Amino acid sequence: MPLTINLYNTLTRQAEPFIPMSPTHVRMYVCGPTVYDEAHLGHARCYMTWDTLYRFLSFMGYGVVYTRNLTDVDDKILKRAQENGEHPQALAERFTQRFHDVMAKLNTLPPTHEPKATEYVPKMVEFIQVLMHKGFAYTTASGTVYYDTSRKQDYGNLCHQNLDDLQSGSRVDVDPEKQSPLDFALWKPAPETEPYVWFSPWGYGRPGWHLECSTMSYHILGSQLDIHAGGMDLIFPHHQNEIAQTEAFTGLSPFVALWMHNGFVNVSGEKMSKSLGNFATVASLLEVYDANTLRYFVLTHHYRSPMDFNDFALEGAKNRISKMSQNVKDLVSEIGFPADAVATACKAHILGLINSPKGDLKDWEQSAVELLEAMAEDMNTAQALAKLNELLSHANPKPNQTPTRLSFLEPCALGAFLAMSEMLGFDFITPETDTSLDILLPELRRLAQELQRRLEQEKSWSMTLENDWTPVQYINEILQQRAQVRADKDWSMSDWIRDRLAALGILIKDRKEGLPLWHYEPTSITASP
RNA sequence: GGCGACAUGGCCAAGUGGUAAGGCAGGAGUCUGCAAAACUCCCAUUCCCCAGUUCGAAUCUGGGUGUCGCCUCCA
Repeated sequence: MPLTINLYNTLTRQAEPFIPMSPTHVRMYVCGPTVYDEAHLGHARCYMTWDTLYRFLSFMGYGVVYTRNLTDVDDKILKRAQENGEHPQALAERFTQRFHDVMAKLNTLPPTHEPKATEYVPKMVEFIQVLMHKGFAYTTASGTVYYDTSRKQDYGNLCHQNLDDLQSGSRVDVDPEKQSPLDFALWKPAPETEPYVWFSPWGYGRPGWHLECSTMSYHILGSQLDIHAGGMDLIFPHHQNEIAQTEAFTGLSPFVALWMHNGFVNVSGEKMSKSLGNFATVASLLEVYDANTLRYFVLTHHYRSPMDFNDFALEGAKNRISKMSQNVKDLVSEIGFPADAVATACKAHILGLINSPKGDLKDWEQSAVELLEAMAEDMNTAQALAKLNELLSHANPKPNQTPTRLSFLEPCALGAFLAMSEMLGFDFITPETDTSLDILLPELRRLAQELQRRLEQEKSWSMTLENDWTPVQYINEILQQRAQVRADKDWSMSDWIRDRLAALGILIKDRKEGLPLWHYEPTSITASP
């Protein structure tokens, strides 16, 4: 029996077993951004969350058709473009590019499909025509087409409000042309002379926002979806309206089997908003915290809970990731074969363990299985991270200070850790590019020459240097010489070398045998002595 | 007014009936020339308050207090 995946459904307000219509063709739709400004932390949380679900389902063997749209026509885009004095399309394309950059840096996987609203306007017009034909929409004197919410008895089923409560709670200025304050625009008229207008049977205009997702999901994924996800704020009215439109259009119900919504991000206890000025863009965050840190921070919270963002909270994630990265680098270097190969080999092994009796499993195998079980319980990523930490711990040799440390390494535990961390969206494998070390080349050469002089003067040792060495070659030679110095018990020169390297950001760890492990931390660079 | 969520150690945060995960910070030790890492151990008799149900509650029920979200464009 395969692992049952339970996911919380906003529609029924309970966790339900995930049973897609087709395991090889899981229809998953996520509401993408409106591209009129920089992506902020809220976007990061949202798309990292659904990226993690996508990765998990894929890991478990499902073929997921992950569709995430781009809203590139919208009042906000038009307004901003007008303020900037640029064409809305130029603005949308610019921020689409920015969005893609930032999502890539956050290590989120590209969706299978990423439709743009502007590419589907003719299809939206057809969609409206069908709704008109079926009597679910009406036109007004101004040329607006409205959806008639009174036609669907279950309108309000997703947000769990009845029509009367929704109407009485309505705080928006009601367009007198609307038959009900709840009715929403499918088509908004606009002068032909404006940029970004399309012709329709109701004259020139633009499609309504809610209609965009209904049309695109229908054309790409079909009449009924397995999963539709987005931020909690979209439950009403956006997703409620999508249900109304699509079900009216197709005549099929339910439009979506599983509605999933992520919680919001608060900043120091307050809602993050532009008016409060506590707005953190992803780009600015990435200057201080790396993708792994942001991912760790996000995943320590349950995806449906509100998440408070502040520097203190992120510090813990940053410290943890830093330790994990170092630990992984050390272990990979000690084990001595490619990390991605180990990870791939272990992935299949773990999947094969899911239904094994717990008693038969090794510690690290049990941690890996429990990690998957945690993910299967409504994406309990916090619990999954606890298991991920366990895995890394199992990968480290337990016996202390043994001359045969290597024999106590658990390469499989490390492989499982790497496979699991990739599944959760971390990247501990991609090495720093050599180019990041290139800026150190002059400093390293100078240090090597200085060392060469000192060795000759103080110890009458000769040290060979080549002018065309790479930074890594210099480092290795310096460490080689330091090993000699240490064998000579010249601790002061040994420490001098270590300090000089540390000043360049190259931190070393001595071992019982062989050259020390080292890693490069650009942020730790201080003024060179 | 309606709907809903949450309150767990110095900090972040899982856990929804069986006796408090994990991380950060902190402390002690092993190891080590030292440093760093790794490893070992310690760090909530207690889960906002009160009452109740139960053999048993952080978990269920009732009441109270506090915080927050949605009902309007928002991820």
